[in-house]
Amino acid sequence: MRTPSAPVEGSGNVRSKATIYDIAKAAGVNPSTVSRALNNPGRVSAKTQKAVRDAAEELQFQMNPYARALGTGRTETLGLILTDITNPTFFDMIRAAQSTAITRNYTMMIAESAESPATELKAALRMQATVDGLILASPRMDDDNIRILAATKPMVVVNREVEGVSCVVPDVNGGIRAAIRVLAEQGHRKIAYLAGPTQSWMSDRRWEGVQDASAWSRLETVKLETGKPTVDGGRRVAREVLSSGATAVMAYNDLLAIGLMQELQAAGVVVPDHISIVGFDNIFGADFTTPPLTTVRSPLATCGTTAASLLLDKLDREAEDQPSLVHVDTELILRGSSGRLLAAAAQTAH
Amino acid sequence: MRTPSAPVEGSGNVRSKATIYDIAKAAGVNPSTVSRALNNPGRVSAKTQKAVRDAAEELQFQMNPYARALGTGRTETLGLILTDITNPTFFDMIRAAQSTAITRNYTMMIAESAESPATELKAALRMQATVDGLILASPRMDDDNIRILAATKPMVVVNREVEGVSCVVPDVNGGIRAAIRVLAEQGHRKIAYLAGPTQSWMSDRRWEGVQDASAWSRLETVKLETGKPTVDGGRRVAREVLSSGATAVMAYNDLLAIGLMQELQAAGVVVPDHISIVGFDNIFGADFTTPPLTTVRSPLATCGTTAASLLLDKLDREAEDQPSLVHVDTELILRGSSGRLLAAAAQTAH
DNA sequence: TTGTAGGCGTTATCAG
DNA sequence: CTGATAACGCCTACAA
Repeated sequence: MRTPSAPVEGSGNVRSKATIYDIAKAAGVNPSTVSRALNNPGRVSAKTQKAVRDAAEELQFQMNPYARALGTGRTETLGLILTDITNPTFFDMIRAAQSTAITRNYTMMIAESAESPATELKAALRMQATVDGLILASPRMDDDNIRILAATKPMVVVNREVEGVSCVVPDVNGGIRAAIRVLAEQGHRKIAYLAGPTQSWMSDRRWEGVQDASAWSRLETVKLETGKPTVDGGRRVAREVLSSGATAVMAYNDLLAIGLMQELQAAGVVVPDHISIVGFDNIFGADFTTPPLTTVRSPLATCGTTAASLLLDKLDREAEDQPSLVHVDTELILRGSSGRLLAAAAQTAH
Repeated sequence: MRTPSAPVEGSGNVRSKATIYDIAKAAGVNPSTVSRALNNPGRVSAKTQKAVRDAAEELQFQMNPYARALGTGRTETLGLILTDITNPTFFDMIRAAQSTAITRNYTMMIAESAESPATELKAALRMQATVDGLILASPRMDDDNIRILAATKPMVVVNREVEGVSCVVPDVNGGIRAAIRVLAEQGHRKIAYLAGPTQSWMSDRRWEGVQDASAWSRLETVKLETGKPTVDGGRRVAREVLSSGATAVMAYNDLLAIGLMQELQAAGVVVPDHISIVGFDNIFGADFTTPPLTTVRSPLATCGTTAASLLLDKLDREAEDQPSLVHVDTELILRGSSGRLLAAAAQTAH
C-alpha cells in the first residue's frame, strides 16, 4: 500500500526522515493513532502512548511541518517584516519578539523591505503564505494595504497606528516634551528636526511632537530632509544643519544623530557647546560616542514582546477579536550631546 | 469531485486562498496545466500561458509553499543559526546572507542558540525539517553533531573549521600578527587575551594566534577567562586585567573590549596610555568610543555572502559536491585605543 | 500540448 | 480507545 521507498542500507543508518507510518509499524498501531499520541497526549491509552513515544524516539522522528501545515493551515511560525535588518533600532525588538515567540513554541521568520513600500508588500504577501501571523515593524506601505493584509491573517503593527489593525506604538510626546523643555531651559531658541524616510509614519509623529512642544516653549522649528536614516545620512545633512541657524537638533533616530555629530566634530564644531544633538531610540552604542548621545528612548524591546504576545494571543483565540492599540511610554535620556548653549561658541559656529 | 468549499460571498471578495484549481477553472484548463504554466514557462502553449497567468493575477494567486514542499521537499528557504541575535558581530553577516538569499529568490529563517550547544542542536534539527539548507554561524555544538547535520541537508559553517563540511573561516593570523607587531613596537611586553565562550572554536584560534605572534615577538601572554562575550562581560574582567600585569589586551571580540575600556576608564585608567586595548570584528559602533577602538576586522559581511552563495550553489547542483573551505583575510584597524605605553603611567596603573 | 491519476506526511472525521 | 479513509494543494509521470 505504501512504499517506504527508503534505499535501506543494512547498517543502523537512522538518517533522515521517519514518518508516522514508520512509527506506526514499529509500535504496531495505526498511523492515525500515532498522530493522536503525539499531539493529544491523553486521548490514547497509556501503554500505546509509551509505545509510540519510544518508537518515535528510537527513529529520531521529526515531524514534517509542511505536511501538517497542509492540513491544518498552521505552521507555528511568525513573520517579522522590517525596513532594514541592520538598523540597530530594531535589534532589541527582534530579539524580544524572537524570544517570546520561542517561549510559546513558535519560530520566527524575518524579512526586510529596504525601505521600499513595494518590496515590503511583496515580502508580506509572500510571508503570509508561510506564517500564522505577521508583525509589521515601521511599515512603509499605505494603510489600505496594511488593512488588506490584516484581513487575511492575524497581524500586529509596530511603530505606527493604523485604524482597524492591532498596533503597538510608542507615545513619543512624553520624551519629546521633556527634551524640548530641557533645551529651552538651556537657552536654545531654534530647533532643527532631521526627518526620517518620507514614508515613515513615525517620523511625522516625531516632527509633530517637536513642533507642538516647541510651540509650547515658544521655540522656532525647522524641518530638514535627509536621505536614508543612517549614520551616513546624518553626515550628509551636517552642512544644512549649520546653515539653518538652529542651535539644537532633534534627529529622527540615533543613527542620524551620530552621523551628524561625527561630521560636525570633524568640522570643528563642538558638541554640545555650539550645537546640541538629541537622537531617538537609544540604540546600542548610543552611549559609546563622545559626548554620549542624549536621546529619547523608545522601549522597542517592550514593543517586540508586546507585539509578539498580542499576535500569539490572537492565534490562540482564533476568534475575530477587536484590534487593540497599545501605547508604550518614551523617556528622555539625558547625556552629554545636549547642553547649555555657549553664546561665544555659537557665534564662532557661524 | 472537488469541493471548492469557499463560503462564496456575492461580492468581489477576493480574500484569501485561490488554488491552482480555481485558476484552472477560471482559465478553462486542467490544474496540472496551471502548474506547468506557472513553473515551466515554455512547456505550454502561448495562449494557455497567458490565460493562466491572467487568471492567477486576477485571483491574486499565492502558491502554497507547504503543498509544494510536501511533494518536492524544497521550500526555497534557508536557515541561519547563530549564538546570539543581538550580538552586533553578526549583523553584517545576517544582512549579507539575507540579501544574497533574496537575490536568488530564497527566504531566510533565523534562530539563535543562546550560546548553548544543546539549544543549538535542537534549533538546527527543527530547522532542518523546514529549510532547504542551513548556515551555522560560530556553532557551539561538537564536530560530530555538525557532520551529522551536514549529512542530512546541505550546510555551510561560518567561523569554524569542521572536517568534511563546507566552511567559511576568517584567517585570524594576518590581523593578529599585525596587531602584536605594533604592540611590541610600542613597548608592550605582556599581552592579556580575554577569552570568549568556552565552546568557541574561534576563541581558541584567536588565542593560539596571539600566542604564536607573541612568541615571535618575544612577548609574554596570559589568558583571562570571561563570562558572556558582551559589554558587561568585559566590564567584569577589568579588575583581573589590572592585576594581571599586562599592559595590552586583546579581547575575543569588540563587545568585551568596549566593556573593559569603559570599566577601566571609570576607574581612572587611561587608554591607551596605561593600557592598550584591541578588539576583534570591527562591529558597528566600534569607532564611536573614545578613544575609538583598535580592532582586528573580520569581514563578516563577506562571510555571509560567501556562505549563502556556497549553500545556494550546493542546492542548485543538487549533487554530492566536495566540501569547500574558504578562507577570508583579516586586517588590523589601528585606532586610538592602542598606543605607546607611557612608563610613568604604567606605574600609576599598579 | 494537455488531461488523468497518484502520492507527499499529517490531521480530521467517522465508524467500530 | 483505535482503525480506516478522505482531504490539504501541488507536482509529475504517464497517457491521450
